[in-house]
Amino acid sequence: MANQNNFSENLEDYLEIILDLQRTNKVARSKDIAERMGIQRGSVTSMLKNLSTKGLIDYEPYGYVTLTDQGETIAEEIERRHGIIKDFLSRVLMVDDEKADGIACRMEHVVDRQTIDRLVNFIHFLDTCPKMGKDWLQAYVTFCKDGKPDKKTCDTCMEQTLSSEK
Amino acid sequence: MANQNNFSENLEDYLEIILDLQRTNKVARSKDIAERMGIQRGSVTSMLKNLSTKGLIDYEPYGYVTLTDQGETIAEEIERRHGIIKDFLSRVLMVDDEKADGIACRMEHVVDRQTIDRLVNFIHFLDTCPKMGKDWLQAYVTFCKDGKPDKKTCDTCMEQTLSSEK
DNA sequence: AAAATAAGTTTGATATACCTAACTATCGTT
DNA sequence: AACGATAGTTAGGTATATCAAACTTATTTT
Repeated sequence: MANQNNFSENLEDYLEIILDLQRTNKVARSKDIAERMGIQRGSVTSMLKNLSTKGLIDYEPYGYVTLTDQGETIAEEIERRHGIIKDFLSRVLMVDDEKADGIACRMEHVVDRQTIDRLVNFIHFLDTCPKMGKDWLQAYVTFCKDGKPDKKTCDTCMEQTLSSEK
Repeated sequence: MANQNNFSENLEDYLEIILDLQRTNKVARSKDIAERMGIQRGSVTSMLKNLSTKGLIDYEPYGYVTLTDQGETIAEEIERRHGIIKDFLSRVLMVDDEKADGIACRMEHVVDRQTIDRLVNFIHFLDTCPKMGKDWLQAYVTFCKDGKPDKKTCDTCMEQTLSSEK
């Protein structure tokens, strides 16, 4: 409904990058977009025309590039998804930062609004609900040494926890 | 290391579908692959040649299709990722089954072995660690009525939990 | 302001993954 | 064994997203 998107992952990536460049440099330049996308300058030009035709950016040949309102809305949505997924991957699953960023960069195109909102709630729940214990993360770290369940530590922990519960 | 994959998401989808057809029908037929992929029969033929060239399937024109060992290994890995992601989406984030399946179908190509293993550990932790409380899922359901945090219920729950903790 | 450099564009080509429609092989009936 | 239906293939075409290299415009530097 809100974001009846239907644009390719690729277009979404462009929008996300343009949003970021616009923020840091006021305006997005073709050369920087090419660099961020890891492609040639020539390829950017055609994509800018494409984005412009779709009403997602304002673009004149040899001019600067800025997002239209519609483009900005989409870019911000994608950016939001990116941040949330990256947070989950790095803070909850403890995937290292660079990898988390790379995976988030691809997952952000795959999840919809509802799913991402549920992920937000879930993370919020983990962070705040006292039933989980404030130290759920620590408990999980104990549970998963180096990413693999550390059976010995875990068994001891379970015993302690269970016996202290009466 | 193990799965230095480098095949496109598309190829991975074909392999996954062929694996499933092979299981249910002993052998995969072009027509069924087309149906599952939602594409025309003609498109399947070229892809079968492609997969065959890459050594992922055994294929003779007009013959049946079976996965090679390498193809099977990849297909099984993808299938595993699919199941795990779907489980997380539907059971933890409570995304409805059909949607969870669709998202998993795309996410499965995006995560690597390490990340999926960590997700497995995390889900396992949620399911088994007594520190979380056996009813963490119930707590979460209370927390998120209809996917949105139900502040009132949640506050009550927090009070109770906190006061019963001493 | 002219020359040099940098940025942006154009053109023609490639790869992937599709399509449609015509054609061919195979299978199941009778 | 012949016929019709079903399955599979081929050929030519489309869309997307990329490339390299030649070219044009804009910006610096002197």
